[in-house]
Amino acid sequence: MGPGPKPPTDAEILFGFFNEIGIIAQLSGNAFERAMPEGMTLPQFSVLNHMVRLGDGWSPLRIANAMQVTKGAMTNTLQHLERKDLIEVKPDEKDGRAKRVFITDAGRTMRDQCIATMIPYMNNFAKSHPPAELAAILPALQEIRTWLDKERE
Amino acid sequence: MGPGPKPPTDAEILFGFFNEIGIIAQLSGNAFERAMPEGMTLPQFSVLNHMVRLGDGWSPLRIANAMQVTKGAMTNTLQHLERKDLIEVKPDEKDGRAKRVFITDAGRTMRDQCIATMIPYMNNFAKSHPPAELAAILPALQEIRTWLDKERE
DNA sequence: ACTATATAGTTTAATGTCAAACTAATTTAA
DNA sequence: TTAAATTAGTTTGACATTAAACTATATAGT
Repeated sequence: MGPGPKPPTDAEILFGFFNEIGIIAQLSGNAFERAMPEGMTLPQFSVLNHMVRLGDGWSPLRIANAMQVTKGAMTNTLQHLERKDLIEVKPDEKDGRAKRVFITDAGRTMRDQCIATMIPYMNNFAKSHPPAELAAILPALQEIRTWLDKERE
Repeated sequence: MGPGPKPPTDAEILFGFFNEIGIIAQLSGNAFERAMPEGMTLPQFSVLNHMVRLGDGWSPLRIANAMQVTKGAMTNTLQHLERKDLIEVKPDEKDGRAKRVFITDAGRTMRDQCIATMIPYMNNFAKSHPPAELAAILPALQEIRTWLDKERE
């Protein structure tokens, strides 16, 4: 037997890794959006979900930082949510530059609905990918995300 | 000591996992694009890289499938590359509906340049994240990607 | 041969992202 | 106190993505 194919270089492994991550993000995000109520997107859901889990009244900038997107991107997402009356944006009493974002009852309902439609999808996925398996690689992913965030300056 | 915080549900683990993936994809893609030559994007680089590694002359649809994006998205990316003379798109002799995509010399040069600018970034990353560590979780990611792709119908 | 269906590619209309320019308000410093 | 620097948010201009409608060509079935 001759020599096998040459092993991938470190750079190839790295690029392959991030490429795989990118494709999974795209496919999974798309799958979630197809499952969710008409017109809802993942960024919009994420903002609603964030407010339910960690409380509302945050400024747009603080939400943007929490989600690791630019403030311009957050302006866009919040405008969509506000047009649908899923959130309310009020001026900050203490700081004339800032605003505060609140979730409405309709927003809470929509968030619950999104989760409800995701559950079957997740259960289906979990049948072949037990959560414990994901939990095992989650710390490594979190470490990488933290590194990338820190490196972003 | 009282009971600690309640453990995350399976659904929370799953959602946290895909959320982490999404953020890493965004941050890493952005980091690569900032490192690359002005105007080059990750999708554009990916197409060039694909042609260098696996050969050119493919149809747009076949490239789209390989990259797991829609044909409409591929039309867009190819148009950008063609405008910059990094690829050439010719009609397929055998099939009047189809086209064939070829990389130009300028395209090859650009691809090499992109890789060159990425190397320092990757080396920096590899200092704290040895490729062996990534290689260890890569199979799990590939399995997930395959599942998502299959599930997409 | 004709018709119906399938395939390849483009276009359109939403949505999302970033970077950079811009406005308005607050802080800091001189 | 006034001028300079910072901060919060919006806007703009590229680029990307999807789904769905559309055109043109090819293939299958009758």
